[in-house]
Amino acid sequence: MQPKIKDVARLAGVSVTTVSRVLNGEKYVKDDLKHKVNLAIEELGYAPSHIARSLVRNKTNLIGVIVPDITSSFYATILSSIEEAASANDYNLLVCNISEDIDKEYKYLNVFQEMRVEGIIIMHEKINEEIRNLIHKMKIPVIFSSVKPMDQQFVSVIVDDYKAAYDATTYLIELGHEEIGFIGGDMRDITSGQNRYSGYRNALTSKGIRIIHEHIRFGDYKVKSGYAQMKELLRVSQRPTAVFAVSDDMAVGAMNCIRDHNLRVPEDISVIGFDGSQLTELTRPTLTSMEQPIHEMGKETMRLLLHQVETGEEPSGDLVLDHRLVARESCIPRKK
Amino acid sequence: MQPKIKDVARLAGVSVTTVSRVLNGEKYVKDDLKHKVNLAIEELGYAPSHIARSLVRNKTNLIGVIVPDITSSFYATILSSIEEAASANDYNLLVCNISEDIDKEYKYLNVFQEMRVEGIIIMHEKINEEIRNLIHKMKIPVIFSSVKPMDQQFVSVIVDDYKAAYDATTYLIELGHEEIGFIGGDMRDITSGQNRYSGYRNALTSKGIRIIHEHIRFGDYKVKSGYAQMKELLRVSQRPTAVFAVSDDMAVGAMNCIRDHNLRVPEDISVIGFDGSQLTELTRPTLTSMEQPIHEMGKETMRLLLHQVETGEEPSGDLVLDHRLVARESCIPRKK
DNA sequence: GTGAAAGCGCTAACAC
DNA sequence: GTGTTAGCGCTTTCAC
Repeated sequence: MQPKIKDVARLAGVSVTTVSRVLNGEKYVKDDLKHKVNLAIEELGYAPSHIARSLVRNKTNLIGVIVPDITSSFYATILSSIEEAASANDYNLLVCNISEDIDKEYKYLNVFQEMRVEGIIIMHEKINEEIRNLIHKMKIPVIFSSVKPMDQQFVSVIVDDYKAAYDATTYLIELGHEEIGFIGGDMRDITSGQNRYSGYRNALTSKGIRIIHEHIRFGDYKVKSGYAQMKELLRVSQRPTAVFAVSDDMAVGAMNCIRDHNLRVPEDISVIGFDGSQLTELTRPTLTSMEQPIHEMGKETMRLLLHQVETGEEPSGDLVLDHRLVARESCIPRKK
Repeated sequence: MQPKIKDVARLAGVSVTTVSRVLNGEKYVKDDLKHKVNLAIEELGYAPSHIARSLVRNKTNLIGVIVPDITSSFYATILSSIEEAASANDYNLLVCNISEDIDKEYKYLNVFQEMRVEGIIIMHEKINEEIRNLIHKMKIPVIFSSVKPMDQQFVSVIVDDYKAAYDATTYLIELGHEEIGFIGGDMRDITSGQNRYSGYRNALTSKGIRIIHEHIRFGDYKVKSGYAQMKELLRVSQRPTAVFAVSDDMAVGAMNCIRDHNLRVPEDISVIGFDGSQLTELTRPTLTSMEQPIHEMGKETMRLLLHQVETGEEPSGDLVLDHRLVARESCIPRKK
């Protein structure tokens, strides 16, 4: 059993109030008493109970985070910068990795409420009716990071996914490509699904390029589905000379598929990804990608959330960060 | 402000005791009262305070986890299986990503103690004197996952790193290689530093192969250092025909370096990694690796920890899991 | 079956 | 400057 404040008080020969005062760095405690108390704390190895403190202060310093897949480099990186910002502000993170399991998310949101977390960060946008209602009912500040769900009331920290996809596609067009394959995300996702798809389409049509239905495929953002969808694209009679995948993971899958079919990236097919994750530098050729400011995204998410937690003011709207195309080796001009 | 048990009691027209009984699924509550209570709970959106419960039950259902680098695929994967096991047993995870910052670890261990976490999982072995003393003083069950620190009192879930490295090296020898480069870890680390190094050396000497000093390099397990160390190995007059890197990340760095110097893997140099992380399947050529049972490792760590938490029995010793060589494309027999 | 009240470990009035 | 005490939201004897 851990020592309590009472034990410290007894050993130091003072009241619990005095101990509490020392603990909380208040003045109005004589130096010699303060010294005695610290000695007692040291001797007992006492650490004040955060539980008891939370109860009386009505403050837990806990933030709940829901990650769709922690083994993905993109989410892991956001999470690490969220953790960094939390720690710097003396908040602690309760982490839930839902791995596509909606029930688990529901369960965890309940846990968050029971734990009285002061804020919640969610990194996916597959929010169903039930979850949406629960979130609203909980009345705990929530910020979405890297995604924007349907509900307009939710605040997000994102890039302009439409524009970013538009720019990525335009880059390929400017390299001379016209048959541009697209490996999209889940069309139930607004940001990563729909918006990126629209960006791709509009970039093509605005340059007067005809959209080829067979060049459009959809995956689940993971390496394997990038591979599988690329396989389909290679089957099309009019093979694309470039491919835009809406996640770096899928882009890597696509590159591997191309290579496994004895074609070369970028000589035969250029590939551009999306996210700017660590993977971009690991592959050979290195992967050209539409970079999201991942680190900043995590940091800003936490900043917005903590501001709301501590002031009660809701953010006035989404925070849209700048995307940036980072050209590497996987895209070259179309061969004449 | 969240509703309290008192509010529920008032609305349902019963005592708080009755509400508590319904909450905890006790019998001895008439059905109609139970119904009334549930209605009130629903109406108020009441969720019992985990804080208050923890205080009275003296049980937090919290596990603290210290990860050296959450953006590494290896740790992220262990973490995700730890999270899975925790969630299945109704425990929640407080996650700390220390990223080489020992002060942060010290701070977090204190937080864990204040939070009254019931158990701690640590995934690195750079435990200094101060941290070691703190851990012992805290009297909270601790299990090390994937590493074994100096202190014999600590319990670990690991593979036999010496044997695994021995086997990896032997595999290369059996493929006909004799000039085998080694990219090791931090020699202050027992398991991933020293043991793997010894395994490498002893495999060579037991086959009567002379150890070439210039073929031995040490990195920090990350991709970049694999790249940097490989660069040095390529400078050596007697260039190795195969390389064993003690992490998949470093192996990938080495492969990239080899390729960037216009040599081929595996035709010019074979590469074997260590960990069996997701990266092994992403690279081209795919990476032969000494696989640790990552998922099982996380699961077993949690099992051991929860057993200790719930019974008070300390594990009788380390749990050593089986390693397994997974041959992929990055290693071939030495050219004659 | 149900309720009153003590107490979990701490903080913060309030008194001295 | 220091101590006494009520109370944070819940569970759990112990009465009824």
